[in-house]
Amino acid sequence: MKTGQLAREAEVNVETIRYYERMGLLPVPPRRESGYREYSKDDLARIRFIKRAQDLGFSLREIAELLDLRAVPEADNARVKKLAVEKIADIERRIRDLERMRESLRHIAGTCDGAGTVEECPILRAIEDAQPSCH
Amino acid sequence: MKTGQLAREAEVNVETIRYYERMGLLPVPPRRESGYREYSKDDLARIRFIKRAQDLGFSLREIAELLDLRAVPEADNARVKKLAVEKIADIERRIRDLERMRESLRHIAGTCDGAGTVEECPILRAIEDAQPSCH
DNA sequence: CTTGACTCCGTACTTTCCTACGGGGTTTAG
DNA sequence: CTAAACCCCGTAGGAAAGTACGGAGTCAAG
Repeated sequence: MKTGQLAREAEVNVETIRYYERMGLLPVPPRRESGYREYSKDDLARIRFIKRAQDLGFSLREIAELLDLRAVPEADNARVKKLAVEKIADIERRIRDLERMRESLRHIAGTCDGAGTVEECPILRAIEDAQPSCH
Repeated sequence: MKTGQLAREAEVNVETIRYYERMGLLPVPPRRESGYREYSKDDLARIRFIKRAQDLGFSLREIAELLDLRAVPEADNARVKKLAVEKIADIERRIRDLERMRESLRHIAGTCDGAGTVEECPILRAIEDAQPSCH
């Protein structure tokens, strides 16, 4: 199939396919005489793999490693497991950071009833006076 | 004080100060005869405000609005409250997204003991077969 | 007075993940 | 046969928040 059909089936932009090729995420496809790229079902599956891995929080760089591992059938899958476990830890770190933010913000916003002028706004005062985050 | 000292006290890069000036987050400072920028304590407080607001999850664009509001003492602080409440909602959305990722990933990673080759890796199989996220 | 540290400026680069543009050739439906 | 739709390519833009560079001028200490 040609680029356009692959793009439609994978629900990505045509440019994205070219981009993935440049990034080494998609193999360089054979060309017709016209110069048009000729793709297979495997390429479709590969793009879907990429998209799902992205949904799971993997970056393209990490996905490249997953794809590379997948390409070597006798490779050890402990590496894949490790990547997954590290990604979970990474996500949990980000959740904790966001929760910390949310708590600070809740605390700050809770002191403001939304009445009056900014001159005496408790939210702005709180941001002005807050300690620099020890992060 | 000059740029370098301001940068040290605010614990930011000198380039960051120039960048904030370009972005309109810092007022254009007066210059000495030499052309050097001359900053005041207010500028230091302003950078600290920016940094703390960033720690709370606000983007520079949003911080610009907070600073603009702050500049008009008779402005209504309901707007500030609204920004804070929206930011909390935004953070909670991001937390939920991450939690969804984490659960999927935990589920997937839980089916893999890290033994064997990638040919039969349950994690890779799961990514290959997953439904595209309905998001 | 010299030397090293600082400051100036505009521009370019970084990271991540694409998206868009424009001028050309190709394919396909009618 | 022609018009629409498709594909090619390289390059540029974009969002976010900076960081880096390099040549030139300035300031402060010894």
